[in-house]
Amino acid sequence: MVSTAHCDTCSLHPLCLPLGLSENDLSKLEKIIRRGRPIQKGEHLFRQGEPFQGIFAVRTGTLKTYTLTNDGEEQITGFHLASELIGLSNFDSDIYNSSAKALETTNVCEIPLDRLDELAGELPALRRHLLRTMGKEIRGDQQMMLLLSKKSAEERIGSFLLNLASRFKRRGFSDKTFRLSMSRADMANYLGLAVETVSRVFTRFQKQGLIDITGNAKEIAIIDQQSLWDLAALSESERSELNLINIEQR
Amino acid sequence: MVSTAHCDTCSLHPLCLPLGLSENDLSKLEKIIRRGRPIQKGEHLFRQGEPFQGIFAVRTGTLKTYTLTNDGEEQITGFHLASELIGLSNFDSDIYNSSAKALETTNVCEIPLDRLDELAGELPALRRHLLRTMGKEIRGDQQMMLLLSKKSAEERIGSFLLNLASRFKRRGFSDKTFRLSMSRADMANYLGLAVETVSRVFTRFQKQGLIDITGNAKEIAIIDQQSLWDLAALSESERSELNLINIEQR
DNA sequence: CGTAGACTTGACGCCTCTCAACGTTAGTGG
DNA sequence: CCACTAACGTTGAGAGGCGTCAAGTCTACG
Repeated sequence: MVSTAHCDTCSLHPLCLPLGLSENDLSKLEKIIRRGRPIQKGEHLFRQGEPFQGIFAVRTGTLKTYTLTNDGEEQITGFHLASELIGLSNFDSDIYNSSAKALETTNVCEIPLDRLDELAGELPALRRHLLRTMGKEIRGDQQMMLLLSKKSAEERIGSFLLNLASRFKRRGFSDKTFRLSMSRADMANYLGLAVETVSRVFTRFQKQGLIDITGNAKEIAIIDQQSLWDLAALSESERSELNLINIEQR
Repeated sequence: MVSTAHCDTCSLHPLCLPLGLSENDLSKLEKIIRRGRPIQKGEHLFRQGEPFQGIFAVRTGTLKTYTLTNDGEEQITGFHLASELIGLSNFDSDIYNSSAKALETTNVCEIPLDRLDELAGELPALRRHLLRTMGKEIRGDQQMMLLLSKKSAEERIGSFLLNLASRFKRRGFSDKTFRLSMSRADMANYLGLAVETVSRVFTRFQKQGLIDITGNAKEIAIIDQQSLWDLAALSESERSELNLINIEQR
């Protein structure tokens, strides 16, 4: 049920944790990595409050991570595709402070915490990669803060779709056609919108010929990527053209 | 102009980077830390795009960090008090991807990147502390995402004030009376609100007897901390009491 | 084939933004 | 020491985007 990994033959090698490691270092890393059984859709990889034992790398599938607010509501903190690391935000605690749930059948590699710590001392490349990855996550979260605090519903959803597209592209998939493994409710939660708003913006985008959504509302095709880019990045300034004075004052 | 540090006599010792280091380890850390001249209000510690040479610990004063959006607008990513580390989100890059500006006269300790990397290999405690600190930052950002995506203006400002209060308390200052070193515009920017909204909420809080603001609008006194807590954490559920059905569906 | 959950669509109202004007503070130079 | 001014902060009026509520449609699964 649990087997050691073979990073050298894994197709995610160039994106994942082993990035930048020598062959010798890599074999050390492989020894501590464990692969468990697949996680089914809806199953938890870990739950908020459980002891923090290790971080995970997604091999196939998609997960969402989320925390619970004081009111018991769910706040989604991220969607995680193949090769992405989960659990990095837990280093300051001995329990998981978020939950991770599979959005479809998913395989992960587990990297036990204690072994990782030792290895980080031995391998400078691994250590730097860890810090880099966490730095990237902080920057991503800050981009998200920007999105949530300054962008309109259309800009948020446009950015979200383009972000997904570019992540799929990096993984060798099409950035024009892909499957949205999360529900509308999950998107809305993540983007700080109401489900109804997400739905409305999707249909608006479709009417404008920016995207195309097939039958089950899961498959999406990006038709006019350029317009989406313009909309996601620049409609703030478009709006600003109407009140230049106000902008210049800031 | 540049002198080495003396962490052992620094009052921030128990909060800052040296946390958990032995005396021997500490002296190694001290050797690489540099103190420069004070930074005046409005001056930059570093600017977005400059080469990433090191991280900083705040000794006295306050800084804000911010990034520039596509439109050239400023997005504030955080306010930093004494003992807090700045620059951690840059590990994946060779340039600073944000700017840091002093909100008042400020002193910092600089930790050069290359030396820090070496030392992180030698000292497991330092290594773990770094990871922990970054983990904490990620969690903080995720709390911020929650605030921005789900909370009302009153909740945001209430949370913000309580957050500041608790950080002051940890540093041995009063959590009842303190100085807001940032402008209303900075607060508004950080919290994703308009300046006018911030101003209005402040006066509303004052009328309700929650806070008191003296003359220059910088000094604030927390009068009714409990009510602020209730408001910041629970007004979501207060509002929910009016439409219970909807909550239960989620 | 039927039901539950996911998604869509429409009507309505409120919170917050925008715009505009005014008051206040701090820093400058006469 | 005071007048002047620019930056900062406050207050009010109006408008619009998005959330809420409600009802209907579609899809998946037993």
